[in-house]
Amino acid sequence: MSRELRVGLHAAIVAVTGEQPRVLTVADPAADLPTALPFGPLDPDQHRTLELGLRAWVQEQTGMELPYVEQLYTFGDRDRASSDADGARVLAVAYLALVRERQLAEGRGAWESVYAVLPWEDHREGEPNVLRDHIRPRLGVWVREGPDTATRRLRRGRVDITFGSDSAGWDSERVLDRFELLYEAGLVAEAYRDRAGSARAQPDPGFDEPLALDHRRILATALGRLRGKLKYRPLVFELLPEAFTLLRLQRTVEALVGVRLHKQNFRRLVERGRLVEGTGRLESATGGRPAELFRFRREVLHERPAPGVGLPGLPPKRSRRA
Amino acid sequence: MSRELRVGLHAAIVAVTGEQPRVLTVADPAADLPTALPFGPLDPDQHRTLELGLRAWVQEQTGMELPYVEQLYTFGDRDRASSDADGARVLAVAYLALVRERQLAEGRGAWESVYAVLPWEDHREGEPNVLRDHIRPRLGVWVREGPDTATRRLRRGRVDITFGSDSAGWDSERVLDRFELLYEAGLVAEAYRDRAGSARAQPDPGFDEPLALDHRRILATALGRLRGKLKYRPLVFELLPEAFTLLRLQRTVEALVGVRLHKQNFRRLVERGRLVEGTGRLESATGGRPAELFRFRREVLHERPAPGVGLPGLPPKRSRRA
DNA sequence: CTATAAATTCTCACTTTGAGCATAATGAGG
DNA sequence: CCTCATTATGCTCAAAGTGAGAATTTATAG
Repeated sequence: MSRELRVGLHAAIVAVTGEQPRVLTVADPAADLPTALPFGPLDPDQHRTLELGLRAWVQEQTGMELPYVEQLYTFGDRDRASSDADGARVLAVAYLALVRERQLAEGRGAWESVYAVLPWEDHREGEPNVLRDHIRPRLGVWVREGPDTATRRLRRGRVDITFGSDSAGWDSERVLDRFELLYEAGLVAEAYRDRAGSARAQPDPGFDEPLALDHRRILATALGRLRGKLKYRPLVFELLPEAFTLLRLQRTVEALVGVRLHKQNFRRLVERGRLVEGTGRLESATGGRPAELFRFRREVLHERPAPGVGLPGLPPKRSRRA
Repeated sequence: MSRELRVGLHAAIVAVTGEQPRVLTVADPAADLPTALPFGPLDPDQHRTLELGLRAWVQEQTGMELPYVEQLYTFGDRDRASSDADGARVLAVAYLALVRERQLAEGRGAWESVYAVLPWEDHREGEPNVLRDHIRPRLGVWVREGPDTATRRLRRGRVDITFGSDSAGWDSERVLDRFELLYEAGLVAEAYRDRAGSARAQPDPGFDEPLALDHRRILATALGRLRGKLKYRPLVFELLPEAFTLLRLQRTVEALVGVRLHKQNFRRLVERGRLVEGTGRLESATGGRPAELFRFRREVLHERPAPGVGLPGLPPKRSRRA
């Protein structure tokens, strides 16, 4: 009587290599698109839990074990890449996984730069060009295109708050909001795919390299969650080797958050939070004075409820003065 | 060939009345248990999005509109109330909804006190008796029952971090961690239900009033998420009338967070954050000097990225001194 | 021996917290 | 009318935390 229902398990597996955040991609096992996140259907008989199902698919497709896994969100909009060719309704349960860079896949899967997929998110060298030259102007057009004054005002407000403006700065955590806004404004390839019926064959937005299915949305969700959680949970250490210099730690955080941080203050926060402890060893420096190697103090997990790294140099978040 | 797969949509609808957080319950439409959260199966044909499906079920079962809805988590453990009597595999997508107290249901549904269901979570009058007299002692037993030293040490650490100890204070956000720990330690009725095969008919833990299915777990997830999000998003105002006194605002936050706050500092935070603005009007006082009525400044949503209420009086979270 | 590159230490002014005292405005009881 | 209990609202102060950046140290490359 009713349409079939299926559930897909999707993994955004993130690592940081060479000061770049990366996500593991595979050749889409189902369709013919080149890049997709690892995923597969939940098997109601075999998979005892959703997470185990996910691990099984990732293992099969990439041979990788996942030390850290966290559920992100369940997507199920019917008109948003959530129904199969054969008409079944398909939900997507999305997960975030963190792995160390050395655990590379050997042939199955590839590390794709996160900022190649979401290029407007990397503000380490200032506002990226795509944002200034393409996205902001087109968002301006979208705002002015609003049918009436109220809509235009609303759109202006949304753009300002999600992409930042003079009054409101860039909020690194609003990754998903930004992607959804770009989707609505039709600045992202997925929008045209989903609107296939009506406005077919729109010009490619240009700054845009989507993944299969709704995987770019999943990646945006993952990056936003990760950026937020870094501030109050010691997640970075899942991405670093046993021993690391403080600069390496900082660069890794910066790569994820997409923003530069104040070096001395970052160090102060990390040390005062007792998140790390020095090993005696030194790193044979890249240039300059050798740096001490530190290790994560796992004990901190048992000492304080919410040990995080903290992001000192971030643009001022709260407006001063009333 | 394979087991049928279904998806349920479940709603933890929260309000605050009389300084008590409440959750909307209905007579379980499926089984015969008296209290359950509103829920129903996703209809792959009718429900265009998951959230719309949820709203449809809530509307049907309680007649209620939901101004604020947010997805919480998707549960799918096979052995955890996630398979039907007829052997189908059933996932549960859980949502949190916030409503104003005046929107009461008229016959369908009832407001159940959140702390009647999770009695160890209310610390407004100090540590609750259930916790001191029943739970802590039994957790101590559970720790000592560990088969080897390593396990015992691990268990001790988990208890300390989730329920607080001398070194680590009470972290109001760890609601789900606490429930899961109680489940594992067998201090909660759900544990016996799920272990039905082996350790049947265990003595009722006593301090314990479960809901249907895994709904207490969903409520724990909801409360934890709500407590966390209050700190950086102005969610409280979804629960308050248009105009309110600052004390009312504070009591509402306290009811949710389960902890008392410092009055003057709370006021300072709220005002400096420009979250509210005074209306000229005064409240005909309950006793004492009349209080000014305030309203939520919705504009703040367009001014700052992360406007929250902040919780001044909370127990010290971070350990000082290295 | 000198210049350069990082790593590490320290300062300093300013904000933000945590706590609590002081003052103001009402209604109730003498 | 005066006093008290009660709640609202203001204000102060010291302790901690933050944002910026100068100063010092220890390597490596000529």
